[in-house]
Amino acid sequence: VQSDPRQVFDDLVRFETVLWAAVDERLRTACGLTLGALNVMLVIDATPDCRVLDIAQALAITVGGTSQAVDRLEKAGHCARRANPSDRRSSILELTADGRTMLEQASPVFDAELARLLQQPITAAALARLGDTLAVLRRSAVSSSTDPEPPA
Amino acid sequence: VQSDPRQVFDDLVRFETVLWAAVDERLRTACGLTLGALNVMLVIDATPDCRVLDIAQALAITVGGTSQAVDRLEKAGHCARRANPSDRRSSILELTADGRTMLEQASPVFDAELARLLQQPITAAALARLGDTLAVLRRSAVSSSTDPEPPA
DNA sequence: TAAGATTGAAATGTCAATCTTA
DNA sequence: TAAGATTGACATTTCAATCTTA
Repeated sequence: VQSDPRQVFDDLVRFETVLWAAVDERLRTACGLTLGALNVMLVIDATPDCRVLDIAQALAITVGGTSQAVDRLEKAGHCARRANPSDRRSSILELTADGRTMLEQASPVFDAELARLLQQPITAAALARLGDTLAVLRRSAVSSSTDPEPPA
Repeated sequence: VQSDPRQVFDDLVRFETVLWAAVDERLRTACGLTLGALNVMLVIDATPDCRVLDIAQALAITVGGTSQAVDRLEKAGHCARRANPSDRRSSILELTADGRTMLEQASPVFDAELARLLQQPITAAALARLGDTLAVLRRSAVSSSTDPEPPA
């Protein structure tokens, strides 16, 4: 039984590092795509009228960093900025045909690595509990960083 | 119940990002210390005759990156490289008196943030299960990246 | 004024090449 | 030869300042 918070923090951070590196390596060699790039493309693909801000919130990174990531994706020809008719401060992001092709090629590679590193080592029930717990922790952490102080 | 591997991956990565950023912010303002620096110092403090390689393995980062992190720590006056009598290729790392003071000041801040973001939102039992599952996944991922192929 | 986005500088990590010692 | 470490070039992220539009 493992309940020392420092040890949980350590295993969480180190496993995330190893998991990210392994998936990234696989995507690079198989598709020439970075995991960071794939993450952005998945958000664009899943979000109607997607803006830079939507990606930043979905990935829990800064808006500035997201803008640069979109620059790189656009330079690689995987996505494009389109004029936003309802708000001229922002653009609507969409995948190019090339980007959709990349996404289709990368998806099975992504899923295979997740199966190998997440599903194979533990039971389906354990994975489901892990997902539930992480979802609760994530929502709690995000809301506590948004709300400076609880009502007295 | 949450068992889509992509969703688990997403919650794992995003929660790690938010957790790291929150703890880092707290450490910066309260102690003028980075979470990355604290992690290195904790390994040095916990490892007898600690070398650069030991830190790299403990933190799941590259040796080159670790060498640079130790450079920054040394420049800040928190640690020092001492000659290694048993192997002249490497140095023995140790915390300076200043580094030990920083560690003592940072420890309660670190623990308080972990209590707030890990212990408070879920039950002790759920946190223990989370730690167990992450430890299993971490060991599995590290060994699978070390061993290229299983015996036929 | 505030919201969305962009930009350049700084921090931190990876990678490949190199150096020293086992 | 290989192991441990260092270094410089490069990639990616954060932060602060700025710009444009609501």
